[in-house]
Amino acid sequence: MRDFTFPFSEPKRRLLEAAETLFADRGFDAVSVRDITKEAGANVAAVNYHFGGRDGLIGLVVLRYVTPVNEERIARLDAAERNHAGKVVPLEELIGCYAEPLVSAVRRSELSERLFYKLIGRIFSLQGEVPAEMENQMKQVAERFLRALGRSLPEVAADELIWRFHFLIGAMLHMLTHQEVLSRVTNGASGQPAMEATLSRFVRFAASGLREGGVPAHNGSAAPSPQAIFDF
Amino acid sequence: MRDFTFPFSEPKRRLLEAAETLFADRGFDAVSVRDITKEAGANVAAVNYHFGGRDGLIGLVVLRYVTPVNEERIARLDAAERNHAGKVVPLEELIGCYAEPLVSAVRRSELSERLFYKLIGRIFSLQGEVPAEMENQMKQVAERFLRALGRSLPEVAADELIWRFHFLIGAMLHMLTHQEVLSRVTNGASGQPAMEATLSRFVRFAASGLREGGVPAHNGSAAPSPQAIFDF
DNA sequence: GAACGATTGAATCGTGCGTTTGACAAACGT
DNA sequence: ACGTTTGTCAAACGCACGATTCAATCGTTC
Repeated sequence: MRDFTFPFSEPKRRLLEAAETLFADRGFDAVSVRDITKEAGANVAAVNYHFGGRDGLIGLVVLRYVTPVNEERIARLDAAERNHAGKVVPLEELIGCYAEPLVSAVRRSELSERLFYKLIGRIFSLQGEVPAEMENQMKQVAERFLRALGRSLPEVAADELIWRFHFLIGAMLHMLTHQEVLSRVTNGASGQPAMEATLSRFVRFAASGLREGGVPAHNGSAAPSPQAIFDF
Repeated sequence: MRDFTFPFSEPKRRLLEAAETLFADRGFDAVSVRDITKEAGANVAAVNYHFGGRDGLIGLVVLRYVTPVNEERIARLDAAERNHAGKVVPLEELIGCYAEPLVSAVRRSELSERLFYKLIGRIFSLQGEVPAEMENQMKQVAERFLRALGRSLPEVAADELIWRFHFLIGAMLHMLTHQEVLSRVTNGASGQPAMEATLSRFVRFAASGLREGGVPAHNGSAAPSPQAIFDF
């Protein structure tokens, strides 16, 4: 794992933290350098001095979050394949290897849970120009997981699997970025271990979708059924 | 169905078309009034004169696309429930009622297929301030479909169903906005009726995800063999 | 304590934005 | 024929942006 702790000076740290907070709940495009420096109590020139400009700051934020997630994805996939030496890895476990690092990374961050998930979602939703290193990472990780998924789902054609994996990613990102929309609906005033429960729901949903037509699924325990009021 | 044909003058029409084209492949935030008027060969003031400003133009574009889709969704759901009078509507059909209007609307548009899907995806991904009428529409449609889904999946708890529907929406929007990413992967040089095929893949994926655990599929393969492995 | 690189701060630059203005001309109603 | 409406246009407005400049300040090291 690469080291992404802070070799940064205190003002630089505050700039980065302010930037991440603002990026998280407004989106990259909607946050100006002036917003960031004001929030951090720094001068307008500080971002250019410390990060070489707005783009440099964004690139740093992106890599700081993307890299550990992708590395943990690979590490967990390696471990899973080692544990099931030779035999295929259960589908739910593969999906967990892909999705869980997104939420386990929250502990490395100083952002609140809510903001962290939004930021992660925004970062992984980026399509327009983004550091080339991120593109490479995403591509490699996707290939690794597609191969593993293919081994666990030998009856699914390769191109069909690509599409289903695509759907999985869409559902996952939507879950992250729009989590708050539903969190008040589903748990209302209840406890906040929302993400673990949501992730578990997602894994079951995605596994079932991935193995469409084929057989096996596990049968989870029933959930409570509160009143439903929608808000999309 | 409301009438969204053109009561517009020719220059106004060209502005709207230019705006839709540019919004589609750059996103709403990344397109300026000047971009639009330049593309349409009009004066900078034209947008303000004809649409009351940039926001008015965006609002018009949004409603012009959202409203017919939502109306067709409801109409198709009504028809489906009428056809299966009393009995539950098959899950795949419900999902079709929700997703197909997105792609059938392409025929009403003058945009290319590729741009149309991107625009539709961008519109339905909007979360920040958007015409209140769109919010109401989305909410009503979601409620209708959630009720119908609940009837077709009585064994799924209400809040669980909300989440699964949420995942479905994420997968669907991702399919629309990132279609081109995969189109070259999957069909390469083959034929281009890609969207129908993709939509069919999506419906099967989503149906399988929605009924996770249960097995009432009408493609009717074997029974579930519960195996609880994963544990977060 | 002088010298020096590393930071900071206030002011400013050039650019692009959405919008407004006012002049002007064609089209229309009477 | 004339006044009004409708549409177009070049120009300009005020504003916010990212970036840069350059002097002032700080912390360290001789």
